[in-house]
Amino acid sequence: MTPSLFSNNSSIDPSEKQRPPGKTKIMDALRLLLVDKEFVSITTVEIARTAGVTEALIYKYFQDKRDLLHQVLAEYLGVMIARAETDVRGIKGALHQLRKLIWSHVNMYADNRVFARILLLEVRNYPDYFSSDAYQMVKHYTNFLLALIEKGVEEGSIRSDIPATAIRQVILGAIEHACLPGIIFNYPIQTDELSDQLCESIFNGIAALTSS
Amino acid sequence: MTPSLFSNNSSIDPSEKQRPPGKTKIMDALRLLLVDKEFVSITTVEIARTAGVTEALIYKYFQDKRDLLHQVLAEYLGVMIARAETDVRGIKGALHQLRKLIWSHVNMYADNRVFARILLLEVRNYPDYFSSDAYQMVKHYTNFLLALIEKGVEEGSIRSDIPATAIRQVILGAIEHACLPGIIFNYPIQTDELSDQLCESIFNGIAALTSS
Amino acid sequence: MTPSLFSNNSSIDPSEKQRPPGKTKIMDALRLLLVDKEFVSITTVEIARTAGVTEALIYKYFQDKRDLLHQVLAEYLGVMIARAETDVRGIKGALHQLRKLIWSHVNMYADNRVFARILLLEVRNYPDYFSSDAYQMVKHYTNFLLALIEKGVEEGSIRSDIPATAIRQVILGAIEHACLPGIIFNYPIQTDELSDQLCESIFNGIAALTSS
Amino acid sequence: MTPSLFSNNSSIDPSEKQRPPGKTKIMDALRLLLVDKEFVSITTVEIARTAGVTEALIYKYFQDKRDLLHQVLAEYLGVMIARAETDVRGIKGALHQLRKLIWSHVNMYADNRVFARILLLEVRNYPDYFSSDAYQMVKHYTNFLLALIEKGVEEGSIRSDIPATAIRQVILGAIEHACLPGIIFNYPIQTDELSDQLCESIFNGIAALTSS
DNA sequence: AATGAATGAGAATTCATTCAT
DNA sequence: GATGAATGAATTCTCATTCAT
Repeated sequence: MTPSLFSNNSSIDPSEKQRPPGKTKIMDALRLLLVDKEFVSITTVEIARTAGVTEALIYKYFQDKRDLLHQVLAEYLGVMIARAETDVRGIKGALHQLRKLIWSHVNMYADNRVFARILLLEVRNYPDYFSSDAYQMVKHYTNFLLALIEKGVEEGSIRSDIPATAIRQVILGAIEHACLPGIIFNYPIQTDELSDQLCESIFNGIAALTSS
Repeated sequence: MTPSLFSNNSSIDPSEKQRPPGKTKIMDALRLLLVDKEFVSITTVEIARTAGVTEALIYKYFQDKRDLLHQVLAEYLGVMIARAETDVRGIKGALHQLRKLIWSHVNMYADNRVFARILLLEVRNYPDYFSSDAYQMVKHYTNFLLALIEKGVEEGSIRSDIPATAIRQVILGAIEHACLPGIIFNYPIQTDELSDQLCESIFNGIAALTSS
Repeated sequence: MTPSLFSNNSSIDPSEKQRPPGKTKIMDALRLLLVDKEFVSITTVEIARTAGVTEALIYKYFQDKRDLLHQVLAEYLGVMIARAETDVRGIKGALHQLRKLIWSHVNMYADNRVFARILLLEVRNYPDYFSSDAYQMVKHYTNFLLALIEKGVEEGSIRSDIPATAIRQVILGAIEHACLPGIIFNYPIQTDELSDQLCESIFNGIAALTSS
Repeated sequence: MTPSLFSNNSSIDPSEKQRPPGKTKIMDALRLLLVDKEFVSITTVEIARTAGVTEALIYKYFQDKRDLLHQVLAEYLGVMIARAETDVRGIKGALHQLRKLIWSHVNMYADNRVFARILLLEVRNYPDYFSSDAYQMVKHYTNFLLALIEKGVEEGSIRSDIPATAIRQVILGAIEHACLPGIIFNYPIQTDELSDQLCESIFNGIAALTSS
């Protein structure tokens, strides 16, 4: 984990610019605890104690324990989206951009285990996630990916006989499959290697014949 | 899930032959509940209610809630081991036996989601698993696999320049990787297809040159 | 309050015959505390401490704090209904029976302040009361009253030009008005006097001309 | 409720003349919230939010939450006293003045439910009310009433064989009895009718024979 | 073989209140 | 005159576990 990454305002929401110290401490504390434990077995006392604040403060800034989780996730997603959008700039050709995006995605998981764990394992079971801001940001991200695919289709570098949304599903599924074991069993993810393999198998499947 | 499979004494431990009905009911209840919920969010009241017994009875037969989980797991492992040992009989050649064993392993996961979930997701986090009977059975199974690999090495059908234990690691890791997503996100596992793919990639990696 | 009244099984529900001692203790404790305090300012710790049990036991026998209140109320209602039905027996003429019922009702409030307070002040604000068993019993009681009124109408001793339900409303309203101050400010209710006054004013309003 | 009535300085305490806007906002907010909720279930956050100020400001102007309630009550009492004193002016005969005072009292409750609720239901349970300014004002009011009764006794229009204080008790009790149900169950109070009925029963009881 | 009764420790959450600025 | 930040103590409720019978 690289907490410094988030301690200065890397959130994409400008309204969060000036965050009260207690709120930051609480979010940092949860992130720290998530390194070693599942969310459900982390208690509010623990979070408060780790943050050096009182339990009550958690409820000043967050509706409940899960809202805290969602806000931490949203912060990570802010970074992820910002990076993704930056990372594809200056690259020519949708397929090359896509390759970079996949790399960027895998890299994000590789560098931020806590983020990956929250997104892939912690939030999905509970329905209120799907009405959270975090979920909106996920949709924002996947829309960005979809746009890239559609560009590829227009360019002729991506097959047009498969719906763009299906292609997106394949890409996201493959990334998840590939990263999950490392995330669950906590062993290192070789970003370069893994994303290469992924692209190899994905592209040979989806690339238009001319580009294969 | 095939409850009938386990409702009469399929455990490998012969001392468990004549199981009191209450114990069976409790184990069945936990299995049933694990279809829809994580272990941590299943309560003892729920287990007792589902089993149609009192909570106290759980503590008659099991040291604690996790011990119950371990005994349920052990029961599944008993079946798995028995099958594995039967399945490789009458097959000639270590590599062909290995192929069958991989198929058998995947098939076990495919048919018994609850078992797979317990083994791959529920027990590993908690240290007392590693001193349970269930863990001993897992070791029994992996030893069986190791013996098969060593036989292959002796036969000359498996490379001798990689330690047999490393090969075992590769095999077990690959099976897990392949099955985990289906187990977590609860979609069907195509045993035949999946085990074919697995063998393809594993064998082309580990098989000796003469057999490739 | 006459706790002895309820400590042996005076509940009308025969299924409650053999009540576990802890449950009885808890209900008695709440009744005791309600003598001096409002329900909202009585804590579960207090109830448990007064009952000489642990807080957890409350939740073994009651869904939540309000369910406990409803069950205490239901017990009182059981007594009230039983008494009411007994009290009107052997009396000739619906109007005389009605007079006795009003007396019985006022008497119940006079003797059981806690009951009166629960019924008139504590439960009505919270919507889940209306789906409780206690509320069903209240309806049972008011139906009994309605039947009496209807009998009076048939007999010709009660006016037929006012709907029986409206008459019932008048009666119940008048009783409440008359008793509330005594209940709120905790001064004695003179059952005989008060019920006489009530009947006087009510009957001169509703009695048919022939009987006035 | 007529908030405009109180938003400018209607308090009788001249030292409060120039009230800071925040204080007014807080008192108005509590009054507004009391329309729908009991005092105990109104939180300071709610008050602050409704007032558009911070919670801390409440503690700038009021010792605690109950002190705020007492000050709101005092404000109402100021109006009540001022009106009462005005209302009896220009009326001849203590009994006629008394009749007007009763009307004025009932009218105050009828028009200001929140006031009535605070006075009759919210403050009395808690002992520190009796050392508050508000309580002093209540005593001021009841002294005024007492003086009127004594004047009636001197005039010969009110019986002299019952202590004036007992008569006062009867009057205040009767008013309360009559208004409470409407206040609790929130239905309209017909000032004219109700105060007529009250006077009728009270006067026929207490008036000297010559005046009956 | 099984149960009814009860518990202790801890969970999330709430709320009035304080204080430095 | 007002606020932002933070707190401490309590509150309802949960859950695995025990034990006498």
